[in-house]
Amino acid sequence: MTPDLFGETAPPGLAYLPGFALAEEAALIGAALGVAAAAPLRVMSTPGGKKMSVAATNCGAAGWVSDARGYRYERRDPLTSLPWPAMPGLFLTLAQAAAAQAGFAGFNPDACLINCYEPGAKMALHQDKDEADLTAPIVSISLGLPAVFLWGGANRSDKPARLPLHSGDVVVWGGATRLNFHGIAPLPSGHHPPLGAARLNLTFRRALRA
DNA sequence: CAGTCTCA
DNA sequence: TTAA
Repeated sequence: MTPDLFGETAPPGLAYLPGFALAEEAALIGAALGVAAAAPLRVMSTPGGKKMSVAATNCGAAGWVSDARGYRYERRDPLTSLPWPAMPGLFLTLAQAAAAQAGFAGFNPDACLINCYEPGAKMALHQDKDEADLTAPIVSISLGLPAVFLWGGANRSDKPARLPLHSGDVVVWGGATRLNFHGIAPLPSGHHPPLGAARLNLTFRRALRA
């Protein structure tokens, strides 16, 4: 456990970078909304047929998709059959800088999943394991309303730590904890000036073989 | 294939 | 909140 400047404690195996992206908050939100203008936010279904509580879209060479056929990465948006929008340069720059700061130099993400949470939306504990390259880390940037990040272990039964995430915070994990279970507790209601009553999460991954 | 969900 |  390493204490940080804001008094929060990063759980083992997780790099916690509070405020790392705060200076670029407005530009990141603008870029994310630009992606959503071309590849609309949509509610995906799990393979079991249940709707997720977040709305999602993607940018980059590959995008994460879930439907009755399963979880996978697709090079094109199933909604428009167009390639996903290009990853904004600012996204790539920040994701690489955060990864480097966390000890993962050379991170070259090709996928950015954008999840939009409205109050009540959540993400149950899960593993990110649909990527072809599990040697690359996961970089997650929070924007808008604060949320509680659930940081579990290698087994679903491991009790997760709870870490508050605010707009501009970045978390990074990889290596030995690359497949750790994680999630987001139900989003409390609130209002964030640039974004309104919502939280956006940008998750960067190397989805295709490096 | 699926627990990125829902309910006990 | 935790287990299943």
